[in-house]
Amino acid sequence: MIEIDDVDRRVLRLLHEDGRRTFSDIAPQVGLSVAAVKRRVDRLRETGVITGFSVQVDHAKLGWGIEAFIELSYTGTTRVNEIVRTAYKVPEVQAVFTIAGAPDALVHVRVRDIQHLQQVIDGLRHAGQVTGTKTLMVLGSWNRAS
Amino acid sequence: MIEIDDVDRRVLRLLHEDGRRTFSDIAPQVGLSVAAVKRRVDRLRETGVITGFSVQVDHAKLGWGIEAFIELSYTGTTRVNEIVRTAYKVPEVQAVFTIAGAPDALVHVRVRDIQHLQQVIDGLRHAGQVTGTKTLMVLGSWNRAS
DNA sequence: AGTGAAAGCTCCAGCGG
DNA sequence: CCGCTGGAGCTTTCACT
Repeated sequence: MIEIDDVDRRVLRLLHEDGRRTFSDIAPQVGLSVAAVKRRVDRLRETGVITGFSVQVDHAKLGWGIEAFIELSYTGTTRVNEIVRTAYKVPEVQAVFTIAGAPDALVHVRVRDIQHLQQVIDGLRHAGQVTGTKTLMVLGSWNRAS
Repeated sequence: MIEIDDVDRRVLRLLHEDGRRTFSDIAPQVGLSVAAVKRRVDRLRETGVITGFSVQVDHAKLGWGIEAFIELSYTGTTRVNEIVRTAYKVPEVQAVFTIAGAPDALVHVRVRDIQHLQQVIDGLRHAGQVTGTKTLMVLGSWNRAS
């Protein structure tokens, strides 16, 4: 576990709000020089605390309006690796979470419409040793990231 | 729904890989000038396709090693607004998804340890008109964003 | 750890096609 | 819609505390 101080936390919070904030914007807000802020961000990247920067996209605006979580159950002999590999190769799958207990995995998918969702579910069922699925259709979402 | 072209898609993909890429880095890769790339990104922000930029943090490295999804069921009269409001004020909650059918909501939480998870679950149960919870402990996760 | 300054790069607004 | 251009602003590195 990596220890960070309050200044690091403030830098992370500012970059969380806007990942493109400039060092010269951050510096006065944390009471350091521009160079010091850059060194801290560089160090946070080196130690793996910061894994990257990304753009946040509103997929609904692009016509991918349906979001769902699918719980997947597999046969007892299926390996975790196999679960992730098969689920992940379905392109509509945004994220895969392996779970302790039942179900065995939870996958987050984004699709254009209900028919498309049906196809994705079918795809998942046939991809691996899936014994059952349960789909949770998302009506609305709230994320601290945005 | 907003229509975007292939160049926009390439710009979005590049920014998805690295949200701090400079326009001058992107420009040659999409065959446009720096100014043209900037105008496209500005437009994508104005139209709401790009909702923001953010840093990606490895919370496990900071000691928040446990991730879980908690399914929440509420009394029949509970409003969606109320569900989101009560769940969201628990600070360990990263995201809230309201769901069609059962359960009523799925919340994504991040905690330091099992004891902390227990506290968060208790907090959620007492926050609103919760009639039941089911916790899915995350063993591993794979996300297309990173 | 921190600062400050210089060189080079990036951004951005205006203009014209 | 695009590209070009110049001034402003940002990043990066270096020497030094």
